Amino acid sequence: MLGNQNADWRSARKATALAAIVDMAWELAREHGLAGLSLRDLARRLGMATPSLYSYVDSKHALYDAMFADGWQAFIDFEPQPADPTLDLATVLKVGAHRWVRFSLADPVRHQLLNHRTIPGFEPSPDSYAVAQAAYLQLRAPIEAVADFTQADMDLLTGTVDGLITQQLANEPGGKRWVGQIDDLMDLLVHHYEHRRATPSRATPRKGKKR
Amino acid sequence: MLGNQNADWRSARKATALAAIVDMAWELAREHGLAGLSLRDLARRLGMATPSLYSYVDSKHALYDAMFADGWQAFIDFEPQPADPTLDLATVLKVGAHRWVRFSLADPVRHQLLNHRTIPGFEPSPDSYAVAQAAYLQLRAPIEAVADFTQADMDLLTGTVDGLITQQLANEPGGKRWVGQIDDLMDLLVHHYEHRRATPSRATPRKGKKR
DNA sequence: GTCTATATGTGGATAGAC
DNA sequence: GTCTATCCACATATAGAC
Repeated sequence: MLGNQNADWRSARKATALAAIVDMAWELAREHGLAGLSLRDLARRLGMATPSLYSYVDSKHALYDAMFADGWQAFIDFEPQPADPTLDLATVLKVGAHRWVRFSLADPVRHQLLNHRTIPGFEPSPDSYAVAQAAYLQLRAPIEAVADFTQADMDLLTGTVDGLITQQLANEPGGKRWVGQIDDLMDLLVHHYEHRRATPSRATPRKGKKR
Repeated sequence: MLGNQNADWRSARKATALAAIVDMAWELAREHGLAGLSLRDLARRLGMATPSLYSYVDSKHALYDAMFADGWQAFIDFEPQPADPTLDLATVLKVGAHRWVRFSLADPVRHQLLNHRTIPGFEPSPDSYAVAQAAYLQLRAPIEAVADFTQADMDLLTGTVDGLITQQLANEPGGKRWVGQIDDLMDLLVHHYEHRRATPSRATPRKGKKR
């Protein structure tokens, strides 16, 4: 009654069935929200019975985990930015940040799953987290080719850029009120970086503010 | 069997029943996540029957709405920062940002509801949104007392600060790897602001970058 | 207002036949 | 692998007694 018994739903896009499941899961998440994803809906859209999903995914959380890995892999494949030691830092940061912005705005739900802890019990598995780590290293590589960025520099970069993206998505989904300031922010971070380099190591990094 | 028929659960904290409901809802949200909140659980913990909740709240979304207003009101009441025209901008920004950080880290779930769009269908009502607006104006007032901050300045401030907070909560809940850079970030924003003021209006704000 | 009782629709998940 | 059947929990809502 529902679906052809020897259905070819696995040819939906890729070779493996799991990939088709994950693709459809993204589609539904975009429609109903990440938390609004339903395994019943998912199975129905794939033309299969709900329990059949459990042959491929152990639980709903496991599905989120597969989506997590898939999303970070998509970032790795998205407009790769080659490391070029001849570029200046500002250019490298701006190119990287704009790539990150385009990727995030293209799929807010994906951005939510990859960057925030929004699903109550969900924590990525070591395997999936490794993909996220690989994406992070790929993002970092072109920067390290032109500057001695510390971990703190990277954290300030990722935190502030993601903050602008998040505010943009939450408050003005279609616009550029926040992400339009990315270039200014990158110039600020470059200034911060170069200012620190110009000031030779002063033991404790005092700021001389206490009046 | 469940609860005393003439229960005094409304004396749980405040005078009104709705306030007690909202308080308990926060408690449960902290335990099971924001999306994991259940009206059954909520009623059970309050010692009342589930349908009785509907005397106070029209739906689950209406409960989220009440929590949204309650959360922003809590921010308004949290360590209010008086406007003082004699302070310098850097100090004002740092005090305000640290206040914002303390408030957010104290309750990650609250931070999630107030700042991100994480509940699929939820949108704050006009009344609740007005409370959020009041909180925003309160946050902005001490800054305007000492500087001519534009909307773009405010957006850059709120976006980047919230970004550091969000990354902190998502990746290292107990630590300060990201929020520890708040002071540096505030100094950067002050530099940005003063640099622009020092550079007289040059019609179109060109950056002279195109080589 | 609050309760019990009840109903429907949805959701994750499992057992067991084929 | 895939199905039917089933279970339990939850959201939502209504009826009617107290």
